[in-house]
Amino acid sequence: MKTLKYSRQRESIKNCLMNRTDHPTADALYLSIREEFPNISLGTVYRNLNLLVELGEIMKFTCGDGSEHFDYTTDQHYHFVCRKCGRIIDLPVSMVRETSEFFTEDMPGRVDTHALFFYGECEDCLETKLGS
Amino acid sequence: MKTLKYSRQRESIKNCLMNRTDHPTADALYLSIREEFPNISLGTVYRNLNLLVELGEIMKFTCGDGSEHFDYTTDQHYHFVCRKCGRIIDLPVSMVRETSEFFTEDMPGRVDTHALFFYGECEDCLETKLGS
DNA sequence: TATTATAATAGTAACAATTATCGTTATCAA
DNA sequence: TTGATAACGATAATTGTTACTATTATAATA
Repeated sequence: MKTLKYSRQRESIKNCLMNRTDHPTADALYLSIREEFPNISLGTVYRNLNLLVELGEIMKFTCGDGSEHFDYTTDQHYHFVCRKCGRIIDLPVSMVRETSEFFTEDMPGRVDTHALFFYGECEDCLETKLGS
Repeated sequence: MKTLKYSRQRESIKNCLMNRTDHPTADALYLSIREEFPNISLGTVYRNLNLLVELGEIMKFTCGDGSEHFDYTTDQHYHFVCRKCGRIIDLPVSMVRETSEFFTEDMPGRVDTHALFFYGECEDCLETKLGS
């Protein structure tokens, strides 16, 4: 078995993700962390992010923009994706509880999890349009 | 303006996708079509698939396995994804109607579409496990 | 039917996101 | 402290996808 060893880099990656409300890609996180560790490797960021996902400490998902996004919140929740600015906004966890029973319909198998994405235009983008 | 011109390859791609119940990737489709057009280019498959998406004749989506899947059915519907065999199964369109009103909650913007994926193990995989 | 404009092709190069490799460094238990 | 090995940084390799280019196919027109 392989025992986990501490690393400053992993600690930093975890903290960095925790302090962000957006849902950064590995590359976006890499740019942030380089301020603290100027010569951290992008591979290290990927390696640790995937390790943290395996450990269940963080989550990853794709919303169709061609890259994986990482989320510190592991409680199941849904996402609102703005097609204009690309922002990804967390939706309240309560929505999941309300819907989980709703989908206990006949499924072609055993359902373990589900993911729900709403796509549209966020309030900020809608306001900006009015102002112009 | 650019006017569309007929191409046997596009016709074949469209037909091939129509006759499949799975949700092939560009590469999977490429392998099928090569039986009819042995020297079709993978780029041609991608180009035409994206063109057909723009025309609204087909749809594309990603379910988190790192590649885009294409779907001939453009009516909105949900998908069941088997984490074991990778199969993607269409769920009845009726589910969308049932849920559409349900999700008219307060959202952080205007919602245009939504996508719902169920992840688990399909009936075939569950049965196989019993047999062994 | 021959001509002509241009959409679409095959083949290949380029690209972006991610993973693997490998020699070196850091962690931690004995 | 030493020794085993997890983790690192740097870089190469892989994968999925798009862009480029010379050639071919399509369809409108003369």
